[in-house]
Amino acid sequence: MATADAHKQLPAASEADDPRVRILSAAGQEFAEKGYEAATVRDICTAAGVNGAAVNYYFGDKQRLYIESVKHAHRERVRQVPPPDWLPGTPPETKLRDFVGNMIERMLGFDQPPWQVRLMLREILHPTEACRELVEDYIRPHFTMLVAILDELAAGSLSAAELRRVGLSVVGQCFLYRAAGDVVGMLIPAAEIDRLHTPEQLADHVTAFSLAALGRAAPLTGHQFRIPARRNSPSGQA
Amino acid sequence: MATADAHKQLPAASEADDPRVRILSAAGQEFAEKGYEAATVRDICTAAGVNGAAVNYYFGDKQRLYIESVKHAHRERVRQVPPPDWLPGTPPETKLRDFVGNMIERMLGFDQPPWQVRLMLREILHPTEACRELVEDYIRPHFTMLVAILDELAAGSLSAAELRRVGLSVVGQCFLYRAAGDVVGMLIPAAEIDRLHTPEQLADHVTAFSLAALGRAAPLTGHQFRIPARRNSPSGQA
DNA sequence: ACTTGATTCAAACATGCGTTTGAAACGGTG
DNA sequence: CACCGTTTCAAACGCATGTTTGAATCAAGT
Repeated sequence: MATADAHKQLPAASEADDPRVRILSAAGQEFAEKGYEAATVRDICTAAGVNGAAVNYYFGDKQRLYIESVKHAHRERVRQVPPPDWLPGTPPETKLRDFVGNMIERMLGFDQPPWQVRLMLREILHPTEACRELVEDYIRPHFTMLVAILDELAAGSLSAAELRRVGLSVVGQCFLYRAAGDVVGMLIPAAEIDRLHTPEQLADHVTAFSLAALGRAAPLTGHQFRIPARRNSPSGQA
Repeated sequence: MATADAHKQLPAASEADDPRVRILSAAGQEFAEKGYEAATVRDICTAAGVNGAAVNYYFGDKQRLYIESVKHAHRERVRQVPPPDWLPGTPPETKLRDFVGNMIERMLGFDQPPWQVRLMLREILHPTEACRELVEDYIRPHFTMLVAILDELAAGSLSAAELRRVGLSVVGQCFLYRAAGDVVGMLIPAAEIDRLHTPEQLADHVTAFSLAALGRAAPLTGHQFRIPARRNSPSGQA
């Protein structure tokens, strides 16, 4: 039996009530919220409004359903939030601000359902088979774009390795809010979160912090760093 | 039956071969590696060398065992890696470098078994009942210490809220390597990881980046930022 | 030696899981 | 309508899990 492989390539009927995508969507939400083991095929099927045997009919088993649902969420996400694009001549400072804003909006954006990002986050933290594909198709292009912006900002004064390291510093600042958002919420007073931790405020802060570190904006303190005297004054030797 | 509650407070026999702590240790490793659902009571018990009924005898059920194992790992970690302590008069730049180094060492340190941190990481990413306690006892003290150092560095020019935000920027840079280490390993060439992503190199980078952003060290590029002209000439006049 | 309570053990239990099955319903095509 | 491949369905299977049980073993106390 099992005449189940005919669908794989079909563009799908009306694309909306296709049981395949209904299952994929429901599976993504369940996996994102509960994790792979805790999410049950039964719950996914009832949420999708299909019979319990449908997932085996369409996907073979739970594991393949999981992988497909990760890819599905990832495709949807790319479609929903395209990376920014700039006119030639745009100053790199603007590009960095846009890029960071776009990344934070994609990570924390409240307007779109968060389960897709949560699902991808699970892959990032505890990689499975679907992870490498996710990195190559989704993460690496963004990261290369960021490194290019930083290269513009550094004007050739940083090596490729250093640029990547700086890139990770930028990403890390944003990533913390997504991955450890609950803990951040415990550390920071609630009123302060509402006021200062909106996507825009966060993007401004991360951009300002990073630009200052690169010497392309004023330091956050306002006080400029003074190059210490060569082994003379008591203030600076590390 | 169930005379199981007498132990809770006892300082435990020889502290080493006490079945309670053997179970706690084995449970911590299993939970850290496989997650709550995927880890089985049977595996934990065989790993601990006790009978399968022991966990119910000592802890009641799986969930309470999990909570206790998180607390246990957290206590052990605090005992193993004490936060740094400085003589009065230590410059805040040194303090920041020590703090960051300590944090990275605690997160990535290869000398000590990593499963305790992995377990705490799971709590941070997907908080359960044990999380609040973890934050209050373990994370908040460290964060307050960091904010105090940053306050010294800023010399009063940043508000408490801004200091916290900067603190999150510092933590985020380190956190990325722990939480998304596998993805970082896919983005960065392996040779570069060996050379530049050691705990020391990372601590140096994060410290330099953050100090520069605060104006307490030279920008990474070497080029100092020039305060832009007030809507006048295209190249700055201070 | 006997008792008592705490601990260990092998075996079983109940449940929920992923998966399979075989038949029923559907939708075109001759 | 009869045919046939595709899809849906209710029910069941086999299995691994968390948990319970009741007897066996141990360690003192008297």
